[in-house]
Amino acid sequence: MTEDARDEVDRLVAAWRAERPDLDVEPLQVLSRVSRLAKHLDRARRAAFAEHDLEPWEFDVLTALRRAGKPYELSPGALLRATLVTSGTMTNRIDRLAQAGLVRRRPDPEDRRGVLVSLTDPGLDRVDAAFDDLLRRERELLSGLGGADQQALASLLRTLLTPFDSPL
Amino acid sequence: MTEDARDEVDRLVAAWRAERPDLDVEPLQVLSRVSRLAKHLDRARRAAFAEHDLEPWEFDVLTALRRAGKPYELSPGALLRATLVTSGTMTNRIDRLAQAGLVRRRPDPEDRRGVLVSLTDPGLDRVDAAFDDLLRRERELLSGLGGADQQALASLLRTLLTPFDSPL
DNA sequence: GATATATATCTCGATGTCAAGACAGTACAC
DNA sequence: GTGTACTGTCTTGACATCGAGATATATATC
Repeated sequence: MTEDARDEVDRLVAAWRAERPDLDVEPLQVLSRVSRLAKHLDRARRAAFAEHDLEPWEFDVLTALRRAGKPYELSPGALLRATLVTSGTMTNRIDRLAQAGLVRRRPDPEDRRGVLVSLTDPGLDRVDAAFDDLLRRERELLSGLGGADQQALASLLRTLLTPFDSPL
Repeated sequence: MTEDARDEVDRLVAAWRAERPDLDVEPLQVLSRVSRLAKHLDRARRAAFAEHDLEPWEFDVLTALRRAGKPYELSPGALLRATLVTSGTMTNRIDRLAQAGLVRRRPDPEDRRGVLVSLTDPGLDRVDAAFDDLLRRERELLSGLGGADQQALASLLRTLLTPFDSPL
């Protein structure tokens, strides 16, 4: 009976054990924490980007272009695969980013169905500054763990993620 | 140089190192994986609930009531704290759940501003069945890790979450 | 006991997302 | 080269969420 309740999930699990003693709720110890942490992380991201007048969705698209390297150009299809959103969403995002002057659209010279989206100079500056800020905050978030623990955590999470990433 | 790229995040980190060698992007090893895993988990949840004709948001509210124990009744305020949504969202959710016959609303006899929301019998049955299914799928998701690894992972995640849960 | 502040819930408008489908262009087989 | 299936992008309509504000009630202060 290790029911110290050191975080919300400990309380959650204790409540389930009291109400449904027939069930094995151990999986929640990991997965509920993953969900909750992701929610808190979203808020931290939002706060970091707000300093640079960027929405999280804007940052997601701009970083995908930034990581691509010069000339910072990808197709909408590549962008939606990188960001895991649907095509309708991506069209909408590119429209608004173009209107904000952060990206540019041009026809793909090799495929007349296609379009290429590239970062403008202001887009590049904004995304670099926001990424700096994000990393600073993420480091803060992780400050409770030593380097070895962080590596252990990363490794365990990778094991869970691998089945999703490889068999595609 | 451990750049094996065993999952998407390894590739992501490698791309950043190539483009921004000046930055320490280690935090992404943990936090990008948390975000991505949460996204996959959302899909698994959606699939589990669909079998029982429930949306994820419906499940969230119903389980909060279920965990409260008999008489499975909470105020909208307690529900929104349990589910981390805003009050406008919770009003909307309760409206729809009540219309579906899964919960009931009644005035709080002790506070005339207040309302109490309780599970109906069909609501109780549905949430119990869906929770069973969810746990089955979560166990599957975690099957790549042994019991000791799961505990280690849970413990590391708890360390990261504690600052969010306690000082509120 | 009057006033100010806080709490509980709901209303409403704006927004970002998804899913399905439309449309143009490409690739491959025969 | 013609037909068929596939790919890439955009359009549209429905929907859940948020955030700000409205209303009613409760609590604290003086």
